[in-house]
Amino acid sequence: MTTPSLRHQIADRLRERLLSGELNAGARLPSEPTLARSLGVSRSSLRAAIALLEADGLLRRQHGSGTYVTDYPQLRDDLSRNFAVSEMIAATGLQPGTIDARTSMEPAPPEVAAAFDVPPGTLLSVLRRVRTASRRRVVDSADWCLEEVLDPSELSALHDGSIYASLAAQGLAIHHGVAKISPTVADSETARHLEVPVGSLLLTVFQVDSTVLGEVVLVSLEHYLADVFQFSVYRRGPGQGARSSGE
Amino acid sequence: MTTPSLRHQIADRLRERLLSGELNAGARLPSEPTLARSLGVSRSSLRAAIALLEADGLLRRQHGSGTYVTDYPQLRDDLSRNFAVSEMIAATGLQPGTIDARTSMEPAPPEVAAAFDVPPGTLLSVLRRVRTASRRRVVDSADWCLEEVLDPSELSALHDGSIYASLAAQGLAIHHGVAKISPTVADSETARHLEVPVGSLLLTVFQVDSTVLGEVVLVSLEHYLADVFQFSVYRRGPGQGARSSGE
DNA sequence: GAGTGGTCTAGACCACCGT
DNA sequence: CGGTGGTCTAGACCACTCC
Repeated sequence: MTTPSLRHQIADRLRERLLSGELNAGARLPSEPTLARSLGVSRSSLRAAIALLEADGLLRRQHGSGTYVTDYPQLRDDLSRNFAVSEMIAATGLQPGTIDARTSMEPAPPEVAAAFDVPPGTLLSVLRRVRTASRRRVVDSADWCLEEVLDPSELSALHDGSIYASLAAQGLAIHHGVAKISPTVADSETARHLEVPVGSLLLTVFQVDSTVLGEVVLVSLEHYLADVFQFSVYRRGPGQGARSSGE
Repeated sequence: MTTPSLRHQIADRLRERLLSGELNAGARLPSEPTLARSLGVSRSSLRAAIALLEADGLLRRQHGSGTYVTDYPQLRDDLSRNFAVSEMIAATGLQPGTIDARTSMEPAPPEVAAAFDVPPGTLLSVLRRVRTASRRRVVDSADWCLEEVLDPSELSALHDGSIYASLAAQGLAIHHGVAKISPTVADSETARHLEVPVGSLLLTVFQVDSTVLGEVVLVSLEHYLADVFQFSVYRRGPGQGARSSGE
């Protein structure tokens, strides 16, 4: 176990103090030089830690005035942060589950083949599942990956778990994904899987997941029941924007 | 005009070199000490600049190996970056326009009142518009704000423009917004505005925009025609995530 | 003007990747 | 092993806010 960097240790200490209520919402933190001295670290390291907490939305810095404890709750249903379907379900406060899991080798549909940059019709491993929230069927999903990455028998070994952990174990950790979102209505197959009428409102997410090197590892298509889920996105204001955190 | 910080100047110089093709996709940048020396800046400042470009998705750092030029195109339809409806329309390659703009004072619907933290029914300034993409009606929208911020006559002065610029001019620059996304079908009113059949598929975005202090300034409800728009979201991988950029 | 966060520097050492 | 990016420090000065 490698020891986390100092900034993360500091951030964790501060986070505890924030969440424990020692520092109430709206309260102003001690000044950076003061805090740094009292924690026995350099001001730079403290600032790096504060940057982490600010990125998490726990703190807000105001030039010339101070650093304040934010009083806004975290988004529990933030699309850009919650990756796994089970996390999305858990975020609604319900119990995630899986049923009707089936794996197979199937020819790749055009969009999936395009994402992997292989010829259409190439045989890929597929995992089809219905996800449940407190036993109600709420998400119909399919996951594709290359056979040499996960073959169907490996896929079936993790019906109930997340694919991500299994990929990470192979050194293929998912670094990011791009999700395309569109409103749809249930076709007969999805309607049957979810046990809802044909034409029911769905939110469909087509997602392409890649490693840090940009290699496409996993493609998924998820149909969410519209009346169960709430999706939020945090949008940064006009002007320049950043996607990931720096130092 | 205040001079931008050194990191931004460096970032701009590097960005030019990246976009001009002087450094091809996949190319490795000179090492940090080398680059810093050749630019005549400290390594820290250079790293801060690189962090900005990495956040923009132009560069990718790989510990122990080097810093590389990314070869992935920017998302043009990124929900977390494109704020204004007209930007979303422009991102599809079409010509944005506005018709049927009307302003009024109206009692706040419950969700809007909740966002502003005022009693339901409070009179608010409202701007209702239909947005067009190359003359086709594609978005039906409503924007609410407090009367003391923008009254109806001020609102009507900017039918064709963005509200954001006007708010910024009052010192109420929008810092961030939280959008809730849901699939819907057109009711009779929206169907009439967009000249589509009742029941047409829509993607509805309910957004609350705030200043850096967290004051709610603008609330909007936008109905996008599902078959015209493609929305993408960049999702960071499992593990820790950050929302905004630090140093 | 006093105090706050924001930027920049110079130098050191560490963790990781490749050969 | 050498070279890369990652972390940390100490100190200086700047820009902004508030009294």
